[in-house]
Amino acid sequence: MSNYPFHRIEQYWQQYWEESSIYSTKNDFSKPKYYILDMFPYPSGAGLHVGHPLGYIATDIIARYKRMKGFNVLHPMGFDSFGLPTERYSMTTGIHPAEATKTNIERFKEQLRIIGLGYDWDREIATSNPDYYKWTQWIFLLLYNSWYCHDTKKSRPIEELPIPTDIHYEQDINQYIDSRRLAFIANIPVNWCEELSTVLANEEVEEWRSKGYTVIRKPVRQWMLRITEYADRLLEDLALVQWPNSTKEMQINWIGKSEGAEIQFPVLGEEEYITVFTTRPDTVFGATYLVIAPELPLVDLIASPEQKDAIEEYRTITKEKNDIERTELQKTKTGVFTGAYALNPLTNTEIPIWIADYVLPDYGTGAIMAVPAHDDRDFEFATKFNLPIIQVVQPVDSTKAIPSDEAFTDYGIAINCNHTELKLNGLPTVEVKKTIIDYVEQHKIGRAKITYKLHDWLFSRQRFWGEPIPIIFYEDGTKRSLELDELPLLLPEIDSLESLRGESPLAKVEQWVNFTDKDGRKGAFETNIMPQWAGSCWYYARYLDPQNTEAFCDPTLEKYWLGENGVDLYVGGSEHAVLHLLYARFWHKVLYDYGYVTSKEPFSRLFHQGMLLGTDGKRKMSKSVGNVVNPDDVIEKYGADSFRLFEMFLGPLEVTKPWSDTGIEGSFRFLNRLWRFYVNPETEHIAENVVEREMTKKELFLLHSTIKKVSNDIETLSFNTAIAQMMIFLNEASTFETKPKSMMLDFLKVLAPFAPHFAEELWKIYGHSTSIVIENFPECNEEYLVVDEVEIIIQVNSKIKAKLMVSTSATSAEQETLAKNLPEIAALLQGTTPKKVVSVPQKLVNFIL
RNA sequence: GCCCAGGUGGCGAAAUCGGCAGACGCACAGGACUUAAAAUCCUGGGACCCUUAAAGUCGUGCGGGUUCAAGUCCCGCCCUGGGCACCA
Repeated sequence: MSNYPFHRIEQYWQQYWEESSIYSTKNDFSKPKYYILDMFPYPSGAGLHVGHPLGYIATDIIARYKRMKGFNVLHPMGFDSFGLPTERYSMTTGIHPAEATKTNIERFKEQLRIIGLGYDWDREIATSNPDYYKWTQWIFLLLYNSWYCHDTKKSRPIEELPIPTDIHYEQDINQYIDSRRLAFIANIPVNWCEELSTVLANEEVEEWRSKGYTVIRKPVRQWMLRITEYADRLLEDLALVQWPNSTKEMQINWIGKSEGAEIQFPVLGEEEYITVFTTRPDTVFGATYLVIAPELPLVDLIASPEQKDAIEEYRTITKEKNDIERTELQKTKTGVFTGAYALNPLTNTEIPIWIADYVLPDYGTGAIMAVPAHDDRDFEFATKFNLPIIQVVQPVDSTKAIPSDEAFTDYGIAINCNHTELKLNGLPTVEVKKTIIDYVEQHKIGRAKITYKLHDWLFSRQRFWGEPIPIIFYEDGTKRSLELDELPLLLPEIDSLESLRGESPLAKVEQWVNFTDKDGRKGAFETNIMPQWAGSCWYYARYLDPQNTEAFCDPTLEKYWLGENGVDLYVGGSEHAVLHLLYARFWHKVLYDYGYVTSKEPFSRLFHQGMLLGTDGKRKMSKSVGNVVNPDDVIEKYGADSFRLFEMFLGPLEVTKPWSDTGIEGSFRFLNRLWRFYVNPETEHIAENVVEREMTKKELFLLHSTIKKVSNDIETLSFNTAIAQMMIFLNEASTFETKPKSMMLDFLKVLAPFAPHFAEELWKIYGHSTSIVIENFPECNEEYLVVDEVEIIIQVNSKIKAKLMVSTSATSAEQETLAKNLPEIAALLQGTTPKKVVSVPQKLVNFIL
């Protein structure tokens, strides 16, 4: 028996859809909207493997379903087309990145096309397109020209920034303004490779080191974005979104809000103070030494002459460690004494000041008070260097011994906290904390303080293939941002990237960098570019209005398509759980502050599809492992509809699962069986046993329970069970002698979102001249699901002994009587009276003997 | 080390509220059709015991507990995957 002609069918309908523009989304405000979005891909040269379309097929099914349910559906696709891999490819091949990008996008689009995904390609965007990055630059300038107002808790135009009265000179004013902008310049250490004279990404460091190059941490002038101003809002507004809990938690941890206090420790013999941050101000009585990050300039001020050499040596070693090594090598603590002492302001005792790389310069104040008795790291350090350990907290349960070989880090009861004014001993940790914060605030030696792990976003890259930063620096040292009518600031036309190797490729294109302004002043453009995250931070808004040359997006369209909810469903990998999703939320909130967007959050519901493993079920599908399965080959062999069904049938969308080359046979068989169920394969006409008649009760039950199950499962993205139900439908309906046409048509609509080409073809064979895409999805009628009899189980001592059909109206007493009278049960109950009988209506009867 | 997710047949998996564990599919076995094979259709299947069947016993990572009843709830552990990692 031959297979159904999927090649012919799929080709025909893909062409039909394109020619009829059936997936083109209209701005029809009379309908409720549904905005469903995929994380757009980076168009790499490798093309797609079968793991990539997993999420796209899922959103395609939902988009088709929602459209059939009467929604105006927006389901667009585009490309995140700036990025390092293309730049590297261009360096080695000499092919211009724009050229390579164009080729890759075409290949991607073709691969997506043959899967039968109903994207509205009229709305396609690419982040490397000047019409697009004009607006990425515009949003950057919005940030640059904004400050964060703590009174109104939002960003405001920089012109509205109040200048402190004690600042008079223009230069100082400008400096002050720059210090408050949301986009600002700072010197930040990066992984610097001298031989390559370039900055390396963290993951590149290992690669070049192993080739014998040296990589050090070196401060470089960088653009930063002040995302930390939004830390609290980013944290609080997570309550507004329907996201996987794990993702929310990762963001919470990333933001890392911790409440504590800053306390000042005066340095003996100097006019200096060391300010430390601690989450446990209650343990200050146990602080027996201080530790400062070796990088801090403060170290030079306080170090005693005889310790200077040792300190310098230690600093050199620290500098050569990158972040990874600094953490990996921490099996044993290292550090050097500075020779200086500080005064513990509560105990009035002298304590030594050390430097150690376990204290990080960019977290808190870069200095800590070490409390070895109650902190694991301090304990380890104190043990190694023989520093005193003083217990100041004991467990609430005083019978528990205080271990001597480790720190007690839990909350408890204060001990050994002897102070002339404060009575602390015996108080619980929470109260001690409060008392000490009050005390240090009163004496102006400290304050309550909230610290975040989140730091400002390093926003510049010393590369070529990205958005230029639209800022001009004049020869006199002033600068200005470009005006909207000067955007986009285009990348220069270049022949070859090869010659631009090194720090900031753009700096080498002199005719581009040097610039004479309208007023004749000479200046130079910023030569750093934006990171790949920039373009993906706001692309969901551009799809609403991709051709707009006046604004990033029309406000009326924004109100309709984004509105209160933002994107209704966002589907993509969990590898973007923190960075992309946090950065995009940040930009959205800035746009919100200016009223450019209506919702506080960009993505109201988020779903992560799982990874696809190779057929061995162990390793991730990837080119380097060599276990890649190409969708083109699968589609060639089985057709796009079988491919779509199988991808969704593999298992729950969110879990990691292996691909199976044989499993797809099952989906293919299902469609072939359906084909023969609907048509006579010889004539390709409606099957002879399909008749015009009313559905029987049994048929109505089967059809409507299928409609219900599939609808519910699509809403929760449980496609595997939806497909299982459709298979059950076919298995049962195949046993019917004749099949009512109305049932056949309704089931076809249920199938259509999953296997659209297949459904279209049968819809046509069944006499329709319009597309099934625009039909209404069948509604489940609960009346047909009402049954009057149900099978219950009869147990004796909780073991199943019999089954029984009872009326759905049977009471527990009635079904108990019926059960007792069953011959096999009566036999077991003979001569005894059950101690207890559990009878749950429509479930079971259990006799306990 | 910390956080998150998960552990169910040979395999992918299913199982609203605690109520028949293993739906649906793959692979496998037997049968029908065929000269034969493929395709298709029908049948079977957790394990143990047993010639077979019935009956019985065991069975959702491991050990306890709650309950008439536990994959599902509680306590303790083991393992796998993902993420973060000296954050004071």
